[in-house]
Amino acid sequence: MAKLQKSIDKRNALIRATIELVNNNGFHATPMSKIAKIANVSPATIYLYFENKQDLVNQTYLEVKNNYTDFIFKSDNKHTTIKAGFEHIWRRIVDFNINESEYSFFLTQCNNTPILDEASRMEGIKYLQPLLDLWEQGKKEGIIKPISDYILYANSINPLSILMMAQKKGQFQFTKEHIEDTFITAWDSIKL
Amino acid sequence: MAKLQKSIDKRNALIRATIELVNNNGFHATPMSKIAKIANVSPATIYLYFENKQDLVNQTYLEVKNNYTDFIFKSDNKHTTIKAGFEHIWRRIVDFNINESEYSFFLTQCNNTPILDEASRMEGIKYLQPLLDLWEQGKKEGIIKPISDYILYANSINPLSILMMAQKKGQFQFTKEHIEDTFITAWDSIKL
DNA sequence: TAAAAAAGAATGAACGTTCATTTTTATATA
DNA sequence: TATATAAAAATGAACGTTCATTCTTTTTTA
Repeated sequence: MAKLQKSIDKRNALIRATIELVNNNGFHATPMSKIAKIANVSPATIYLYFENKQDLVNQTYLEVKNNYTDFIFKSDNKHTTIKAGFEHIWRRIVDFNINESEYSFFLTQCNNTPILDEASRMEGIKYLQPLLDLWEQGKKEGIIKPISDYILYANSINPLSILMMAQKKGQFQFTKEHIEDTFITAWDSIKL
Repeated sequence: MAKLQKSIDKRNALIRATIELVNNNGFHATPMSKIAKIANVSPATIYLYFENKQDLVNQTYLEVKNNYTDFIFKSDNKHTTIKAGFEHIWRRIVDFNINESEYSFFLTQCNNTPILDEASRMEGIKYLQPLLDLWEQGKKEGIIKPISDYILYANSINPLSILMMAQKKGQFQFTKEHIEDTFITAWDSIKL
């Protein structure tokens, strides 16, 4: 008997196609037929890999989100100071935004529109736990402002998404110098 | 002969319905039939007021954006210091976000998704000209960091949208105290 | 050679928009 | 003031298209 052995390549192609099309047109303006065409697959084949369109976008989101957290946190992160620890994570996020911009746009879109199942959207900013732990310690040491993590996040991390968005629209160019300016700004905002 | 005198009330009802539905479901998941129903109007009637669905959302955007800039800038703004001037505008933006949250969600969604004609989306952050002028002066006086306006905006103004979003999702509660914390954070990020 | 994988065509629902018709309105006339 | 009427405003139904999903058949694989 032949074993069920669906090609991982095809699944990846479908996920890549989904990201590309949703980034450029949005979820609801992206037909399954187009995703199939870009992935070089018949529309019917999508349903061998995913339950339906919602499942496809949910799984795409989870995969991209995992790539994101892996990239940001799975690197050597033994910091000597709170500031150095923050800077390390912050620069990893910058790298991800720049080198994997397709992924980061997709995440931004998922976070800013009602395209996801609430179940698929992890709650709040908990997925940034290592960063939250660092802030916790920084607050104890009197180095980080003793305020809500959401405010710290909104002021030091989220601006990167906005600037990437402005760059995509051609309004802003994220140069080396701008990155340095943005880091100083981010750190000034959260440090005591 | 009867004069063309279409009811402004109906147009307003359609715009209000559009905002409500697009906020909760997104542009492409909002059918004209539903907009019509909520506005207590026949689907066909929409086409007496707007060319098509795209025109409806474009005009809604322009109207909301005008409300926004009027609200923020059309109040007495004779400041004695750069900081006071910034704080005044910043708090007007907070007020708008809180008191007109339907409007501000709609703007956020328009800015973060490809639902608008590029022609309708005013370029960049130019609509914030009075704020940009204030920053310009602040840079000259050595009070504001001499860096890109986009970075200043992303770090001091945009965080408000994120925090409103988190509040809408029920993750975060924007209390009086949080507003004060956020202002300090915003000012620390842009001041020299 | 038999099951799995893939495909293209078919299906039914939903949508944006238009059409044919009715209702409302404003004015002109008696 | 009451009535007539013609244009404007509004409507519900209909149209043509698009889409997600399923069905039936063919191709691939082990």
